[in-house]
Amino acid sequence: MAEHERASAMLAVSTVIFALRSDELTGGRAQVWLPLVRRIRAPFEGCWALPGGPLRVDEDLAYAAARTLADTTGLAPRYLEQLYTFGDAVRSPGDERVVSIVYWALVGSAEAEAATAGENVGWFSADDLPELAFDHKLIVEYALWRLRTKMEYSRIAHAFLGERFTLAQLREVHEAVLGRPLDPANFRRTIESSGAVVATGDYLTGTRHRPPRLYRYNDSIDLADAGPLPRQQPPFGLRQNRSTAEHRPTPESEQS
Amino acid sequence: MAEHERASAMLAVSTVIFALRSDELTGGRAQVWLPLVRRIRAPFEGCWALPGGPLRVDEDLAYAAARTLADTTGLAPRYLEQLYTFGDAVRSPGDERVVSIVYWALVGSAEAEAATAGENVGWFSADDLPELAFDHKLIVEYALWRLRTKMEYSRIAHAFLGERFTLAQLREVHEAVLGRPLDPANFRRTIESSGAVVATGDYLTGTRHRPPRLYRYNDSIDLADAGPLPRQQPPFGLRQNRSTAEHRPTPESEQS
DNA sequence: ACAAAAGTGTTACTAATACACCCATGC
DNA sequence: GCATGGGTGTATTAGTAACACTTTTGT
Repeated sequence: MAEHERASAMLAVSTVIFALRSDELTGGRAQVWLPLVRRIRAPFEGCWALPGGPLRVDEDLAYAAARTLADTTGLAPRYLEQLYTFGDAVRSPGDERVVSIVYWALVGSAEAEAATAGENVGWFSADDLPELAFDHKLIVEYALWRLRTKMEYSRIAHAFLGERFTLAQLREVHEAVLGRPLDPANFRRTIESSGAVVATGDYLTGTRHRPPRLYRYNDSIDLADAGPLPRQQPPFGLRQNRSTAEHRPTPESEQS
Repeated sequence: MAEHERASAMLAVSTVIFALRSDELTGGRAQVWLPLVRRIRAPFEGCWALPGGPLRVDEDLAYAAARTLADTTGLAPRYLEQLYTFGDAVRSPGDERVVSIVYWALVGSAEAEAATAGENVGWFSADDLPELAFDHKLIVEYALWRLRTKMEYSRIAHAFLGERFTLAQLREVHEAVLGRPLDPANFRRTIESSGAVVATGDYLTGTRHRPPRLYRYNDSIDLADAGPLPRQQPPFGLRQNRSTAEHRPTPESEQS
């Protein structure tokens, strides 16, 4: 519209990155974790904050979010969706005005556990966050709400898993995100009747009980309904996953 | 973060404004209508487009959306919510990059029908839109999807109505938005059991049938859940409604 | 009395839940 | 055999949809 009108605010893109961890720390139970970066400049110097940075010219918003994610974790997102744009005039006290377009992303558990926790990057449990800079605490809570809400009516859980998985693993993802146990029998029926997964015919052996079926996702069904918005595939182009292993490197083995 | 880094894109705020109309044109049936403005500059000169404009410094995003709404219709929003931020690098062919933060809003039917349709402003049925500039067609469809989706699990319908209303009027709103008839009996039960409305004890007379109860909304229940985001009241400060009458000025009258 | 919409009652169907119970493997 | 989780069956419940029916006004 205008020829060279001065911009009214700085434009930044931040990303809330979710992964699942089942460390010894978490007592074997899977939990939602997320990476934060330590600020090395004022304001909020030394505080933890969401990964992000200024939007570059000629860079799509989703691409900027994925780049941020890659810089922080060395990973590519399995799922990426815009969350909200925060742009109140007085977000940062006394500082230049910044409008933040925030995305949220899911990364695979296998990759996440092998991911580098580079300099000034720390992983935290979503239930036990440190003090966060700016309004990032609110943003993370909103992202968590969206994750939990969307998990109930959508099919984003598989973003945490490998190509093949058991229903118990899928259920574990749901339980970790929702924070409550689910009935295995009803969960099975719900998932199977939704058509979201198909049995591969193979079984996972090496457990000390009956071998569970291995499933894979039904590609013909969309991950999540974003309404009439064009399906934005996460921009995988910029960096490939470090670990190409699609599922946990455990002593477990597969056979038909 | 940066001292005086050049901004990477222009920042604009647009608003999709919804109102309900039951003209002679629509055959007595209420329909969703929205105002558009005709572009007077290239690109897309002469085309219809969403109301909007550049974000001003020291102006909150929601305030900018409400200001846009007031400039276009002379009204204040009854409901206002952020929709999405469109910022692909190549939205406008050959032009300067523009990142659009889009809001969607509801205005009361009574006010909307009395609203000024100022110069270069036109109202259109949501089901019969003209050619739109940029990617605004997609944006409107997304906003419509959100309106319809949210109507089913939230309580935004009353934004179209006055302070007091009959259940038939409320049902008419739902039917207009969803585009399909609803069973009056079941609708009544659903709404009443949700606790969203309370009977005033008064009845609407002047109809040629049994006088229906007048209800009002239960203020103790939130309009719509916007997640853990702080409830953003629509910024009413900038301009007041023209018509202070809260419901349609028809020959109908109220009495207890 | 009749039309028309308000409002009530009833039934059928579907989806969610709780939980009992059998199955197949490792030890 | 026994423990363990995989997997199946089933009864109960809650919510939704369809529709018959009664009520109260204006004409």
